[in-house]
Amino acid sequence: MGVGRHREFDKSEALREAMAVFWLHGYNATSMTHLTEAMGINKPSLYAAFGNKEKLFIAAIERYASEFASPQLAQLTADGLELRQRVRGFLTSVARLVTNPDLAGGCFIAASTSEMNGDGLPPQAASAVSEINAGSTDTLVAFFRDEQQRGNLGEKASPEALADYLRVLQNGLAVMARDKVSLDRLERLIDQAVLNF
Amino acid sequence: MGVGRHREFDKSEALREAMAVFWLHGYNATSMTHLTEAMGINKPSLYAAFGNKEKLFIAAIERYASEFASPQLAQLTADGLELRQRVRGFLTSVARLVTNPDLAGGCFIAASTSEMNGDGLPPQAASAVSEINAGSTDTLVAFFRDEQQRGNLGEKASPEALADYLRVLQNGLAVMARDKVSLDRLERLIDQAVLNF
DNA sequence: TTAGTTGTGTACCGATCGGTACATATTGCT
DNA sequence: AGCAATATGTACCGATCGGTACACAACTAA
Repeated sequence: MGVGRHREFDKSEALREAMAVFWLHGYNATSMTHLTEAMGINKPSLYAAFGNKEKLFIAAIERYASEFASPQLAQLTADGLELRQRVRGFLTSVARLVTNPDLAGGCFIAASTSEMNGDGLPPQAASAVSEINAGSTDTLVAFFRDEQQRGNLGEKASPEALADYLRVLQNGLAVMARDKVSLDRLERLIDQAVLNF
Repeated sequence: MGVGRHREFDKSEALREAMAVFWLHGYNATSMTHLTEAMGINKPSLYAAFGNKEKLFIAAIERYASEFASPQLAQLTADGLELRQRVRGFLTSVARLVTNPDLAGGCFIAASTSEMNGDGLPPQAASAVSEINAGSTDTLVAFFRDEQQRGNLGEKASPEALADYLRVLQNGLAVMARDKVSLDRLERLIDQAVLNF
């Protein structure tokens, strides 16, 4: 504990609430009043703890990435499954996430990427989103390279193209979820998408 | 020509400019000042001609659908090509649209669908977006049913699942374009996606 | 020529935006 | 006890939001 009065709210829980609001409404449609009400704190406390709207957004989306997005990748390396089944597991867990009625709906990162045009996002926020996207793609490229080396993928297959293929499906699923397409339909679509593997 | 002073601007060209602004920035990040400046008119003229922000948005996205989205479907019925090549042509023309540097970037409909969460879009605007999406899916379902009847598709194939599969790719391509993924990469990804047909 | 109708431009409305000044309350350190 | 440091709550800042009142200009019909 440092010197001075102690913070009366839990910074991590407040950030979780902010993440949910940004996830649901996006950057521009989220007001500081929305945020302070959801977080249960006043504006000066918010600014003291998180800087400003843009910095709070960046903290929120990075938290989302580590808490919701990254864990999906674990499905790709599940033991004792064929590559196709592991890819299906990955995409299915994405579909479950974006349609989960207990969460905000869709994918926070995909929605922010859609908002990232013109001056839709302030510069540092846009950079943060781009870096997260690039990191996801890099991880998938490395995964497919590894699978290829293990002989689970033809010599002629392109890890880069396969990574982009999974990314396009991931982003597309997020958009479909915003249009209230059911999990069942997403799963049938995934069955189609996975025939390539 | 009716009674009274004549309109000094071209309503159709003004709508085209409004479409470009909404396409680039989305609904919430677009202000009436943005719009009036791009359209070259004053606010009372805008409100007299288009009603309000929401109605202008609806007119803009319906114009987009008829001018940019619907024509893509023509690729699916091109003469003398195998089904796979026609699907590739459809997806490639989507990729060209969403990466066209002379246009706003991404897909207006996909971006609006992403924004369509919580109160991200006012109710009538959200309904308009949903109807456009449903219409696109219906058209694709009808197309695949027809192809199946012609024997270009296995008996066990599901037109509904295939339609959703194309829709997820279409939406995903739009999001990737907002992240500045190059047309070349999108085309390689499409080569992967099209192996199912 | 005149009356009625419609578009244009200015100037403004209340509400909300992101962000902050300031007084007060609570803490650790001396 | 008293000082320095940090947090909280209220009340406010200028700017911008979507939308409109009003005076005036331009047009058709009679």
